[in-house]
Amino acid sequence: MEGMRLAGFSTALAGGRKRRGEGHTRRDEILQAAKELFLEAGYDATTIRRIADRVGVSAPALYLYFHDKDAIMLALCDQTFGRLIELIADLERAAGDPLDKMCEFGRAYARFGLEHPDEYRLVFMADHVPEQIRRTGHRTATDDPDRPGAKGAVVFSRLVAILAQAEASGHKLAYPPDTCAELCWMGIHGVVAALIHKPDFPWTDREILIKGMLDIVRKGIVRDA
Amino acid sequence: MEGMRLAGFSTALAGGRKRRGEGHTRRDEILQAAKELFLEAGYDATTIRRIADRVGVSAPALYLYFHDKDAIMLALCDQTFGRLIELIADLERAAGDPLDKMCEFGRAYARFGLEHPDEYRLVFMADHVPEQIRRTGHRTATDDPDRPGAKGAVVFSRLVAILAQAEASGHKLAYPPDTCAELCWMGIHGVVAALIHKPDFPWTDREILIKGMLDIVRKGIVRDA
DNA sequence: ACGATAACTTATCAATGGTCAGTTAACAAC
DNA sequence: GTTGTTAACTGACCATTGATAAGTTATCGT
Repeated sequence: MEGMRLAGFSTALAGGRKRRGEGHTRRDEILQAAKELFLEAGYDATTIRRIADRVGVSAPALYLYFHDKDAIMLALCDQTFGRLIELIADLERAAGDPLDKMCEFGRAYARFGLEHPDEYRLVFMADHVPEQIRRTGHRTATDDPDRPGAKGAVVFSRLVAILAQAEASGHKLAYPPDTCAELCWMGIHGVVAALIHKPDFPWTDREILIKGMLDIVRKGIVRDA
Repeated sequence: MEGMRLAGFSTALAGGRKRRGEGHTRRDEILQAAKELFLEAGYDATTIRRIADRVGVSAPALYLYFHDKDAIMLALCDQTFGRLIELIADLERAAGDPLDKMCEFGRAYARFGLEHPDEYRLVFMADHVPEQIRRTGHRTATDDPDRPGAKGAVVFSRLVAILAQAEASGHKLAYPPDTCAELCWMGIHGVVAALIHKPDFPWTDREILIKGMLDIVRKGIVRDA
């Protein structure tokens, strides 16, 4: 009936019903719309209906492509953190002292987190943690780096690798590489989390805090002579 | 005395309408019920209706005593963090090297956070931050330490005081006391937040991480000779 | 032309936080 | 006692949320 589209009007922002086999493009549109809303208005304001409206489709249509709302947000975060992983991969390939690399890692990580506070929040600070993330230990997640929600785990595993490298290259560490990586990550995460959680507090300059934390960690994890 | 009415039933839980001027006891009952539910089932499962049910009162009745759900949770957190403040106050009065006190502080803080993960989450990690907390800078909050949501701020201000004491007592710090306090807090917060956020991850032993972080911070914030 | 089915919609669900217009009961004043 | 005031409380209701059920439409291979 409405197949004629009323004299050429498109029935939706993105051109109406998809052709057979083109469903994945709708999926991408949903992710795009969700991302926009998410960045514009945050998690709470990004409702199923608002996403659907922006895509130009009914709300239940989203459930054809995602199991639930968390799955959408998870896919979004994976997209974002995929970029961080690329960033870090470059960094890892570079030559240089592993402890220097650790600091580079921390700097890149912190800046990335602060540039994507909403996604960072969802993955590393969220109150309402999607089931898939909550149960996913970092280590086990590396089994399948493409599983939704596992990207954060991959990031951490790279840090462990760098610390292992540090020990292998002759640095005397005060703790096992795993523990060093955990302490390093926790430190820099503390900085990022605090800055994101209380953006209006008169913190010391961000760069100073990041550098300060990394200096502290670096000094702290090497064993004294 | 006041409770002795009719057949001597206590006016406490499910005991019917409060007498005039006794509304505050209902308020306490609401907080108690909310706390139980909160610890049993977490934030999301603690709905207005469930709290009301447990108290034995209708849902709108809660709004006689609290402006909204956040206000209930905020009052709960304040209760909990009030105990932490007492703990720290004791510690602060004790004699000893300020940097030792800083470590004591960190240990007490971390243990407390891990013992009250739900409240900690709500105050320091929550995705959905009550307006009152979000706008409350730590420093300004000390103006009125009894304002709802300000207890977390008081805790931090104690740490700043300890670091100031450290500098005053002759320690050469690598950064201003404020910055040192921020780094110390961020470090220990990173540990607590990580352990709470991903409880199933095979982290290094908690005590080792806490001690490790504090050692790192201590070593890191003093200026090298 | 026909049948299978991917793509999509309308109607609806139960639960949520929150508001409103009352109702009931405690108490003081007469 | 009777009455007026008002603190304490309730039932009905609202908009919004994530999610489901069941039906409809359009595309495509045959």
